[in-house]
Amino acid sequence: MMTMDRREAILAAARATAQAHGYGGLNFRDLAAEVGIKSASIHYYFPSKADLGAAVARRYWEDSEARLERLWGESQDPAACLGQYPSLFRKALENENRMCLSGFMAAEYDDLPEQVQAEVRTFGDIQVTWLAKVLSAAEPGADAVAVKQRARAIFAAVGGAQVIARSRADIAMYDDIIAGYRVSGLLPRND
Amino acid sequence: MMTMDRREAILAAARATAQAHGYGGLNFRDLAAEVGIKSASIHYYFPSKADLGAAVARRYWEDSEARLERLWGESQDPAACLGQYPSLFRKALENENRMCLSGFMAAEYDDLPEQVQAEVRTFGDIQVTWLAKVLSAAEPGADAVAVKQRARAIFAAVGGAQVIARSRADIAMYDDIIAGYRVSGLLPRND
DNA sequence: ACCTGAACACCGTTCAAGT
DNA sequence: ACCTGAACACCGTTCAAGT
Repeated sequence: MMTMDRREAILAAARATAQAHGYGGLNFRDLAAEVGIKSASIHYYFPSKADLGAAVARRYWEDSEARLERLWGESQDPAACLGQYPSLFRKALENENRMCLSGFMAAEYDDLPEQVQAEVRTFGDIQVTWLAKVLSAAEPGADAVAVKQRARAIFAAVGGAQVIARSRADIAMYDDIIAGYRVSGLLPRND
Repeated sequence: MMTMDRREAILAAARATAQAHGYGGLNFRDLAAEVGIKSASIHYYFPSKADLGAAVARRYWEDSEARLERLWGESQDPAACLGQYPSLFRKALENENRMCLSGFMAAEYDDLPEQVQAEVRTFGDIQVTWLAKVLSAAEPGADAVAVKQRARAIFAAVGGAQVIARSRADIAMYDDIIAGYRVSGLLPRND
């Protein structure tokens, strides 16, 4: 384990918890115990739960964006990128049946502080923008509106597959649903 | 408003709350206030929160099943049924940006009492079974495994569209994503 | 700069008591 | 049969105060 300052340790622990229990499931006492301080001390780093939630969600989309850009940068191959895309969401399930932080927070949306909501929206924007870029590269002449619609459809569908599979704690079901998207044509087939 | 006995009133209020705030967002005090009794009185009808949650989730899938069977019974027309299916999930969004109870509870899954988890699974089973029945009617010779895969894919994708649209409080986005499913072939086109 | 004790508000549950 | 006040144990959050 690499060295982490306390703020980073809190962020990492909070993220793991939020991916399993949502924003509502985040609590300072358990978090503090994990990090080895008292719950009140967390407020030194994050004044309120809203600040912590926003910081966690922001770091989450920053990491996701970096992963997506690395994936694109490695190959510049649209088919390979679209083929790999569902595996990014699969990783959360592999990690003790966790889910996409923003997927969970999208459900909790109405109960989130405004700052956290903004980060959740940014996560979605990044996913859709990246998918649209890749889809455009695959079909250079395609209509921009149609591409964005397709990008949103893929993002929503992959997120939905994750939630359903999570509720069965069944990664095979996730793979099956993704395979269904390929068969139906929502995702390109990878032969 | 039709007459409702108290138990039904509690169930209805709990359902509306759970569709907006999840199982975690349910609490006896607010619920009691809505119904016009004290929180302790709810325990007369539902011994524990787990019992209430399970009763709400069960009633939810019972109602959903009845709606699906009515839809199928009216036309026996697979294309019409598949065309209408997304509108059932749209209704929750129309109702003050609520979402499918089971979609929310699928996210909360790890924090649910076992009895509630069982009802959430039943909801999913009913959706997939109904979709498989309709898809089979549309393509009488189709392979049962492929049909079930397709049914799961549709269920997951429509649920995902609902969560994404909810996080933007934007029904037009829901319609757009569903349209994207039709264009890509996941859902049949309705011309 | 970093941490904490203590108070506060809230929640699910119980139970004896009311009508 | 149905309802309630009051109490209990517990938990997340806050903030003034410590070093």
